Amino acid sequence: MDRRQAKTRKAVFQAFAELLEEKGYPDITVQDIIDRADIGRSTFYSHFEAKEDLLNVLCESIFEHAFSKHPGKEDTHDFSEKEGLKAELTHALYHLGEHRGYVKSILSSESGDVFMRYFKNHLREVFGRDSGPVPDGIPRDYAVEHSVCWFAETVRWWMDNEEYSPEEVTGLFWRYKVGEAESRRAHPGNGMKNGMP
Amino acid sequence: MDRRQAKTRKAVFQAFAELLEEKGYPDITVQDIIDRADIGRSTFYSHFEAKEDLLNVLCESIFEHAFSKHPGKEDTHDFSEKEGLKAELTHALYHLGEHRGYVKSILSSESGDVFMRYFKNHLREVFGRDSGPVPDGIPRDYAVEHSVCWFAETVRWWMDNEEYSPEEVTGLFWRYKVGEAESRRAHPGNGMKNGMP
DNA sequence: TAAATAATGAACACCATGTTCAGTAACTAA
DNA sequence: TTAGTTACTGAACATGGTGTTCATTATTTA
Repeated sequence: MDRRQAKTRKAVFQAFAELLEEKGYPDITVQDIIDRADIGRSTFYSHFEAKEDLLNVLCESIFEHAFSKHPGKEDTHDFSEKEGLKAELTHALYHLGEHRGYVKSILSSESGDVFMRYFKNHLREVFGRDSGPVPDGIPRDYAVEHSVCWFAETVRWWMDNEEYSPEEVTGLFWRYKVGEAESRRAHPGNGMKNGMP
Repeated sequence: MDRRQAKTRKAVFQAFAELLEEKGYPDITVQDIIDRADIGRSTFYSHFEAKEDLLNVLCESIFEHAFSKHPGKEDTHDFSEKEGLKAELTHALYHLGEHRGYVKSILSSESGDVFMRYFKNHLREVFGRDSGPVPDGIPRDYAVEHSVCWFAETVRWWMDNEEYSPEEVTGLFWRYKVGEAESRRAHPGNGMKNGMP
């Protein structure tokens, strides 16, 4: 990629992230972005179709990283499949936590919808692979949707509760995961890796 | 209230509902609304601050009705508290089902955020009153948030799955309600009033 | 019937959007 | 080093929705 293009893109994302920490997404104008990034108006439009496009690209890149296959992830088979799933979720939380500054802002307006949509799409892939227990007679995809939505909502909650670590949040979520509530009775002690405070 | 005002408001809401069935909320302009409602531009702005205001008022009125105290609701004490709660939820679903046409549309864009916020606010009041079982050591308000979010998401799902009745949806939701999963084991048969297909 | 209240609609200023284009700067490959 | 390509610039412009103003007309109320 041309060095000039990369420079421009980087400047735009940097400006966008900064602006998100200062005001809500709907209040940010294209003018704000190009002023902050110090680029020409036409340059912005040669890179992005519009402000919404920029948001989409940002969200996609966040989750691409958060759910990236990192070395050794697939090899977590000294643990059970369940532990591998929990590790994957915790890994994602670490990434999201790094961007708390502007993620909080994105979540607190219309743009939250966009963010959550991307988030849930990735989570559906993750939980779709999970072959853990599902209560008697309940469709698996309905159970998956429950895990997806509730994990996403848990993260939304976490963004305003910085005192919890990623491990703690995954542990708390896990206790609400459908199927786990019942199996926990049969195998006590399996529910959480780290106790909640 | 002045008959003229009432007439204008009604025309605006009617036009808004119709337009929502035709296109997404972001694509609807104030011009669309006043053309359809056949009122003057300044008239619209004397009733509503902006398009967003109209959406807020519409959402509030929907849930005011859906969660209204209707006669005999408080007297459901021939059933348990649990049955009263389920009846309240089912009642709300009947109301929401009546407006499926435009509710579906509201939910499928930015405006869904607004709708869900109002919905969850009302649900927090409802589930906050619920004193049912909560798993060992989990904060009650966290459990409440789970019921709130998952019921709201279930409705979102229901909007695209017309084949289920309100009773069936409440029953399905109930099986995922935290606390219920465990108590169901102790008291089998209490989980659902109507079996799912 | 008079006073108060509401609706009208054209006209207006405003502002963000997205496009165009001629000119300049930076890369690339021969 | 040079020629050719690609990217950035920034001013200018057309567009379109927004929200306000105000003199006029219609309706309600007392």
